[in-house]
Amino acid sequence: LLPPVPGAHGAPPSPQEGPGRRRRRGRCRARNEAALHSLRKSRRVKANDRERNRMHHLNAALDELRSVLPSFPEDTKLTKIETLRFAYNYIWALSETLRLADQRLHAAPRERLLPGYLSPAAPPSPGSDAGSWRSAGSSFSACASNPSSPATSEDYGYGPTEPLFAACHRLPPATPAALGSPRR
DNA sequence: TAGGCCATCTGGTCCT
DNA sequence: AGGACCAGATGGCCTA
Repeated sequence: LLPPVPGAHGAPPSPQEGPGRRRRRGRCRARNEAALHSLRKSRRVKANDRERNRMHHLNAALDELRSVLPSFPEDTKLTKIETLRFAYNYIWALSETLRLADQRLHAAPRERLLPGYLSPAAPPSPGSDAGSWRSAGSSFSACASNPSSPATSEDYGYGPTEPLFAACHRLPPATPAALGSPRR
């Protein structure tokens, strides 16, 4: 809250003060109120400027996040909420992939390591897939949206060797709580 | 035209 | 005291 400017709301003139004094006091008050108004205004303008800047930084960070997520067709851009949810799911899928790979490595040393497993060719390219991701019920919606009932691996027919982006389907949906609850 | 997304403004609260 | 952060309000733009 803006602090009161001293003298802006002065006490009414005492009975001892003459009419001349009263006029001077009135002019003084008007000047103070004008000063208060311009002070408030300049503070507001500065605060707006900072807020705009802050949001620009936030958006820049969001763009950076978009840039490290699997790419999409040039003309499509994830919304803010989609970006957050997709990032959440993508991280989950990555760690799940690592976990599965680790499991495999320890369970069956050589022969069960599929050729090309985890190679760039293994996971379906998000870019190539992305065209269909926007369509209803597509894998994209499963990743970036917040479905009330998340799809299961069975729904999509992926086995235990599912690649990264397929794994994204099985994800527990990103919830507001998972994305961080408000301070207040 | 309704609904979604976004940028900006604004006032309140918290923190340094 | 001033800056950072936050959420609500508002208006513009776009799309189905």
